[in-house]
Amino acid sequence: MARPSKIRPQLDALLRSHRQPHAWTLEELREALGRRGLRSAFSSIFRTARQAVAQGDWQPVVVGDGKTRFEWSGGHHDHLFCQSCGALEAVPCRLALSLHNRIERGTGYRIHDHSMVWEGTCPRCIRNRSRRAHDHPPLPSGAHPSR
Amino acid sequence: MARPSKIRPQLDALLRSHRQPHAWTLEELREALGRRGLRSAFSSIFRTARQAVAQGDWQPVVVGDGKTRFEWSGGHHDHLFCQSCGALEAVPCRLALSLHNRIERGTGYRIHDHSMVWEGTCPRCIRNRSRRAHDHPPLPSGAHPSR
DNA sequence: TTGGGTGCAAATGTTTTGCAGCGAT
DNA sequence: ATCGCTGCAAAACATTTGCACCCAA
Repeated sequence: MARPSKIRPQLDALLRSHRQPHAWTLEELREALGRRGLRSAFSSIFRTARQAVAQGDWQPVVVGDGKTRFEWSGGHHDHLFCQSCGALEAVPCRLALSLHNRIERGTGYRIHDHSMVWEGTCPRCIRNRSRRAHDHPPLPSGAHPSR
Repeated sequence: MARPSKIRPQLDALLRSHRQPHAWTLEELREALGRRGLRSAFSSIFRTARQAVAQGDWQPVVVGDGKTRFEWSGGHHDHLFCQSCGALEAVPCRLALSLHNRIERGTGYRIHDHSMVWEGTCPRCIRNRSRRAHDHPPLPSGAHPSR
């Protein structure tokens, strides 16, 4: 190895911070880095993400709006996704380990992981919706015929 | 309304059948229709899917390989996804309703749905893997740096 | 000097839209 | 006639790769 990455430590810091968002899209990471004075190419962020995932430091999160997000790997948890504004937050995982085992025995699969996404409307959007219905812009259409 | 859809009933039939795959990508649907002698444009499949989802008849399934799949809406269930070959199957949902309620009370979100995907290796890939490691092609890279 | 990191541009893969024509009501 | 269904082509998006260059070890 002949050169330490300049962006990787900064990206790690973002993912480990308790700032919002909890899980970052590649574009959000690029913008956040820019605000910290570190301009960088999208493809660099991309390659760093791929490497970080391969190394087990980052974890991809897919919620169905067409963009992959990334979060720091430590500690498994579920996700809460607001279908109205796209907010994503972490919630503790309540699944019993016995469930995992039951699925393995019942299906013959070897389960490595699971992803649980609760989909709904966040408190803020609930308030906005009741006060002025349809007043805020819909989610970017993204890459899904479902939205 | 001035014209009944020719493809919609056929597509519904595919999604309701017990044939594999359990959940279909748009391209798989187009190919299956072609085999049934009904050639159609990808965009027609796409628009039909969007409409069917809006009407609540179909449900999108997102597993993180970059393609949205669709399944018939009746009856909620979880999914089992083979990270090696991309197979996707349905498994009964074991989540207690109390969990749903607990999340709502704990977060202030209004939960409309959840999606649970068990990720692992299917029995067939487990066998293939142990017999001839790395012998089969990896998943198509799709649209995700994580795979 | 070498091997990985970076930027830029181009290529992919999938989804989405524009537009013209068709056809059942 | 109308209004939704269709096909074709092009656009939009997010992701991925090719290639040249840079730079700390």
